[in-house]
Amino acid sequence: MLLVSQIREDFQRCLKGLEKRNFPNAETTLNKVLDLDRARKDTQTQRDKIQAESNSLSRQIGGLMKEGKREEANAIKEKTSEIKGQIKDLEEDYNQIEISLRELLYTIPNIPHSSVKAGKSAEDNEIILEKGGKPVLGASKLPHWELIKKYDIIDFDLGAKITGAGFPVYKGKGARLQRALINFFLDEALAEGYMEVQPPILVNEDSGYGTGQLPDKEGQMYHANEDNLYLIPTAEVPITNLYRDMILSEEDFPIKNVGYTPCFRREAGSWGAHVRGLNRLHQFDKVEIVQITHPDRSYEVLEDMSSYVQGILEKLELPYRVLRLCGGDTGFTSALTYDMEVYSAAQERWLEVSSVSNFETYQANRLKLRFRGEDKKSQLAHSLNGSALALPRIVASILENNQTEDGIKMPKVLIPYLGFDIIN
RNA sequence: AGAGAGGUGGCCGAGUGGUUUAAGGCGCACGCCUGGAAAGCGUGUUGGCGGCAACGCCUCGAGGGUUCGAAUCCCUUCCUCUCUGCCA
Repeated sequence: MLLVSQIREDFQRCLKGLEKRNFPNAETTLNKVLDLDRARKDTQTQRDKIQAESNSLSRQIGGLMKEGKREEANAIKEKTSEIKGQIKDLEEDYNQIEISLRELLYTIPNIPHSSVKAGKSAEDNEIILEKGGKPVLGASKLPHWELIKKYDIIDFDLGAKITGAGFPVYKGKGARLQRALINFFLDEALAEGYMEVQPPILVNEDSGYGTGQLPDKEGQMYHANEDNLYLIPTAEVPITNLYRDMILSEEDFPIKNVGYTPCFRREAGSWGAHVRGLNRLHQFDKVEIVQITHPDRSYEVLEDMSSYVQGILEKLELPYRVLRLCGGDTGFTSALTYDMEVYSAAQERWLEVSSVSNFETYQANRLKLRFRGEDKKSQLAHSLNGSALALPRIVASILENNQTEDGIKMPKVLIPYLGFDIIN
């Protein structure tokens, strides 16, 4: 969430930023934050004053009791009982104000970076780069949902039987392709200096709040009721939360983690056209990169992460483009997001395969993720993450783009991982 | 899952209702001393919030409660260890 100090000291920038996102009633909302914060301070000042008085009286009673001056002590006791009610009232006021303030802040998204253009939807995103030629396929080209049946490598019906729609079963060379991609992505990240982690794929409520999935996207996560745990929608959640409630030292930077996990998304209400086959699933595999950085370096790091992801796409020989998301399409918690899309030649569509974002202090504030700099003072770090990469749409485009009459040719870079070079 | 024991600052560790306003030690930082170092001595050392400041409030796993006053008593909850059970 945003810092109140950000809103107070940089009101105009916050306001303009929210307007870029088409956030309704931005000015009223920001002013309400400032009002609540002022009320919070006033109430605290009053509460502290009375609390101090009460503490002092209690200490006096302690002293008198020790000296055996029971009557004097009892006289003071009466005074303190009066104050007690006042403290309780002020305490309740304070808590109420704090809750209202926090709940209000939860509803306000991150302020977009200055390079982010105003816009309402995906149509307003800027294409900043396009690379690789689109393959030309013959008239017999098939979309991936046909190809997977033809070669019997991914089975949606079986998945539906044992679990439900959107939970495919990968079989034979399909399963091996998954495993190869995961290993390839992890090895690439290791070579880039990321440390591999294997986090739990269920997380508690605190972690959900830490990275901002809660309360914003409650309905999008599967919830294990009995134990109040959430299935992760992305490895961003457990990996970033590793650093929750921490004060790092500056030498710890840069923190670079990579992890492979399955991801689970309920995708409530988002089914329809364009989501056939692998385009949208309830369970999918993803390798995620996360960095925690010094605020001065986070945008440099964002560019590094973006070009790193582009490098993988080039190695896989997939045509791709990079978008800078507009205000309206940028995720709630992000200040700047690049989306990478690969071209899927049979569907003749661009498919999003990665999203690389800088959250600045938005997550760090909730996470209480700080570091101590040269001046020994603690300040919030910046957090970033990106998919590197999400598997299903990569698989879709590999299958579609590389189909030939003899079968589906595998990208060269994967052959050592696969142990075969064609699916036929 | 059952029984028992625990959770105190960067770390170890004392602490069963009132100078604990968290002892003592280790570590770390700074200063004195020294030719330099070690030792010794001194000072400082959780985090958050409020206040121009002096200073104040909160913080002993977390959340409630009892009390004029809680690290200490009560309730709830999370976690760790030991034993038993179950199990890849």
